[in-house]
Amino acid sequence: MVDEIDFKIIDVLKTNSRLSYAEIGKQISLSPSSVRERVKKMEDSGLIKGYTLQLNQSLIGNNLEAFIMLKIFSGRLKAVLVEIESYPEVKEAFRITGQHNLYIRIALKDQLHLQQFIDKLVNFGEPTTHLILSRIGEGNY
Amino acid sequence: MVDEIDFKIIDVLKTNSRLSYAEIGKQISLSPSSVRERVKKMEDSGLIKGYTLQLNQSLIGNNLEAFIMLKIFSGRLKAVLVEIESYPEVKEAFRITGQHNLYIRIALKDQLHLQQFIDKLVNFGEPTTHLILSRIGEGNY
DNA sequence: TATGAAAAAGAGGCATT
DNA sequence: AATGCCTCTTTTTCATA
Repeated sequence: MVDEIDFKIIDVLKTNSRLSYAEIGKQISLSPSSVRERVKKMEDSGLIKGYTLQLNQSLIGNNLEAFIMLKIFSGRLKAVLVEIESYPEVKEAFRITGQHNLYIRIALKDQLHLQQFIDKLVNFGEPTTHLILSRIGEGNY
Repeated sequence: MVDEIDFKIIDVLKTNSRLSYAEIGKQISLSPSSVRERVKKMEDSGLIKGYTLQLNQSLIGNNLEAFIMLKIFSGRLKAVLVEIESYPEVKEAFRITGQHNLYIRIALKDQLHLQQFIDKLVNFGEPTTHLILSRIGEGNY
């Protein structure tokens, strides 16, 4: 259903999802029409969920990145799930297995902002915080 | 340096980074030329680091998502940083503060694949694994 | 900065192989 | 599936407000 050509297209879109079909085709030696057809198919099948952008958070004043793992208090799961969706600081969140139930990655202005964020979370569970020192590689979405 | 109009453009690109300047302009009532000018400026300044795509991992046979926190053995940091970049399973990796030094998010075929992946990591440190049960929201990149 | 105009490039639809 | 062709839209550049 998905062949190597599709993966080549994905690899190109991974590096820059705004490229034209013509440009993608140039890089993998395929006509723009064919590239388009394959991309549309991957979109329709749901393989490609969407296209997004990567921001440099520090250039908009968010100098602190961190993730928090939350051991949620009994009965507070639904409440915290709703709450988390409304926080603009949250960049990514998962339910997870293990001692903690929730992983939340955040971008924050400074340590005070982090403190305030944690203060909000302690109503829902017991947080363990890890600061992000640096990113490694670019990822393989 | 970055005003509300820029953030409006970012918000639109966040939902779909492949939209044309014309379409973005329509959504925020700005001419295509102006949208383009602002986007280029944000690209040049480094605020917009790039454009990427989101894949449905389960549709390409990766039914298991997890993250591993690694407590790296003394003197093995550099080796593991290089190693990790070469693993196609790795979707995201950070150096972090706390008991563990490294956070690695991965997409895997199945439990056997996870086991094999952990077997590779134990050469470099002590791993703690958390399976991802589900994602919450879409994130605010 | 924002806009409008004009040329060049690309998208989208369709018929052919 | 892939390609070429056609029409329409979008991008890109540039002059102007």
